[in-house]
Amino acid sequence: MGDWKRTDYCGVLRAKDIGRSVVLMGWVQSNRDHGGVIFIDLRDREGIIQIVLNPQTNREIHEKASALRDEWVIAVTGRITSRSPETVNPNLPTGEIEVVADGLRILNTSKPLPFLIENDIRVDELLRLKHRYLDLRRPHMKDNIVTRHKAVSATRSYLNREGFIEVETPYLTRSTPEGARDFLVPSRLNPGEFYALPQSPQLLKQTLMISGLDRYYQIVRCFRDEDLRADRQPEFTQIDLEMSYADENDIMSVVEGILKAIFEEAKGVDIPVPFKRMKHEEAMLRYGSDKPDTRFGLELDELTEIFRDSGFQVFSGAIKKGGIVKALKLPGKAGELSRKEIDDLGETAKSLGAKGLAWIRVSGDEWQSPIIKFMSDKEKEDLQKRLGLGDGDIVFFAADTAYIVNMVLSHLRLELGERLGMIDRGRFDFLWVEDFPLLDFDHTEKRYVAMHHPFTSPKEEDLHLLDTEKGKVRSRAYDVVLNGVEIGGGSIRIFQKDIQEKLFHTIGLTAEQAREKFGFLLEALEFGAPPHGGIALGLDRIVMLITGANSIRDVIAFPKTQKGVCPLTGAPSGVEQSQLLELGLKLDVKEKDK
RNA sequence: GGGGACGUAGUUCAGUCCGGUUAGAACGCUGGCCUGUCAAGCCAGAGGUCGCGGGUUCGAGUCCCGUCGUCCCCGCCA
Repeated sequence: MGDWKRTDYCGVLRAKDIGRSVVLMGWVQSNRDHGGVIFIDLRDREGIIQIVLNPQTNREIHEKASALRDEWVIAVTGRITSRSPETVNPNLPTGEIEVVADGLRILNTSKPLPFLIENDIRVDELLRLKHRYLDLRRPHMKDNIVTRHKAVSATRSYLNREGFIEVETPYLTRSTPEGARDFLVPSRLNPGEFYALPQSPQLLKQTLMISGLDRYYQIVRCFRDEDLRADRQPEFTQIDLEMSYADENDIMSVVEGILKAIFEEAKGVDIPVPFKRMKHEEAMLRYGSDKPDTRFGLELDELTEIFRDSGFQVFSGAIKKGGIVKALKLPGKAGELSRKEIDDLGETAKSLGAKGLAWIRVSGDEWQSPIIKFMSDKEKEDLQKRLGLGDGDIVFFAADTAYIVNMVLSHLRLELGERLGMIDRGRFDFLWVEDFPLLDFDHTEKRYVAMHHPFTSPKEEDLHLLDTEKGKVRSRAYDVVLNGVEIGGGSIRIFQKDIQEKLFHTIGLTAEQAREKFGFLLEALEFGAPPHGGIALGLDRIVMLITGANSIRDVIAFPKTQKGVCPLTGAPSGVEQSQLLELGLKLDVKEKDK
């Protein structure tokens, strides 16, 4: 750079700057050499501006410029001038002006790139991740990272304003039972013992309430050693908060305030508050999902009672085994699905665990269906009454356990809503789902487990059911859902020691286990714990939805692949024998697992 | 652990169903020409371990088996 000092970002210069002398630094986005005049598009974080080099103006720098290649780093001095009307580029924010160069320095060169630095490239994601520094030069990716920054910044200002105190909690903490698999960190000073990276700061933020912080928040990394998905990374970021003396409404109103601030700051969109609320039971009934996408209709119909004693064994048999029958009707869409597409949907259903997918297509007055012959006239009549089938409708049926039926039909609903263009992409539909069951029966472990986590308070009016009908106890938990994506979940916590002990007992922890794993919490609850509650919001998912990204990988600077690998750094990797020795570790990895 | 899709020039793909001459295209790259382009244009050129290993065959990018990797989903994710 020598003695040159940058005066401006390329992308922010406008007609008001005409006449100014500037020093710009950035990457060569493109170099158009006409033999005479040369045009360079110079790019930095803020955008692109055109540099003009004329052989008559300055022979020496013109020659230097003709050697430039894409992504070389250069410094340019020159004067901002207006472009003549016919050469204005309306596609560039800086298109009314250009820089007539009078100085050029080459700061660095670049090899030819593995892919173009442009927005809509179609290139293998693995290649993008291997060269993430190049991928992040693409404006969309850079914008995603900036949007994330704005979301974090808006969150901090809002919560600071509301009297929340940001507190850091340890990343090296202890492994606890329940929940996800822990990432473990061996302790050199305590051979044979391990820290665990936190799945969330749950217990410590509750402890901070007992400390009297009253309102805590943290924008914090969390770690879960489970399989990855488009919206799940082994490390992810939560907006974590906890409030003393708060009930559900207090938490919800703070969350609505945060999200309103984030959307205003990061997206320039004013979202209406308060959000709609729906009970868990209703969400499952109408959408087959505890995180329904409410941007479109296509609600499910419950048909169990109609087919309880049906001669159609596929339906009545499933019901006799305790299952249910539900339907998904697509009004007037029969013509948009070919027989092959219908069969393919059946295959999709099977891959999700269904035994099949029944359907009825209405053409005029006629019902076309492979199952219609098994139905009695009464059943057809009831079905018509319930579904109101008309010409051009098509309806899909699933009969199985409630779990399978809801999973299959909710997947199908999203798939078809998407495919048939029923989803308004510009819409942000927020929803609170509340009154979750407290407990869920785990068939593998043959015991009840906490649906949210074991510190979630039961509803007071359901407390008496804890001994008798565990599955019916509702909790004071709530999830916030945006466009069918769970972006946060929280609860009012248990703050009385005896109830907490009872909960541990209910999920099969002995008093001894409870004391060993959670002793510090149980003890703290005995020293004047205030009532409290909180929530954690998934920052990655929120930013994914704001930016319209298809996966949270696109809003994380350095994400991991589905196998948990970072293609840029090569993590995870083997370590030196000496490192293992220091930690008292010996590997026992089967050749096949390597 | 299971289901599905994909893997061929630097990149994105075609070719694979139905085996057969020298594996093509576009973009990118290199060189040349070109004084108002902005996806610059025109001419010429270079560029391939068809993911990897094995098998079938006179012959494999194409068929079979295995394996590795990437993506989506189920399980898992309090």
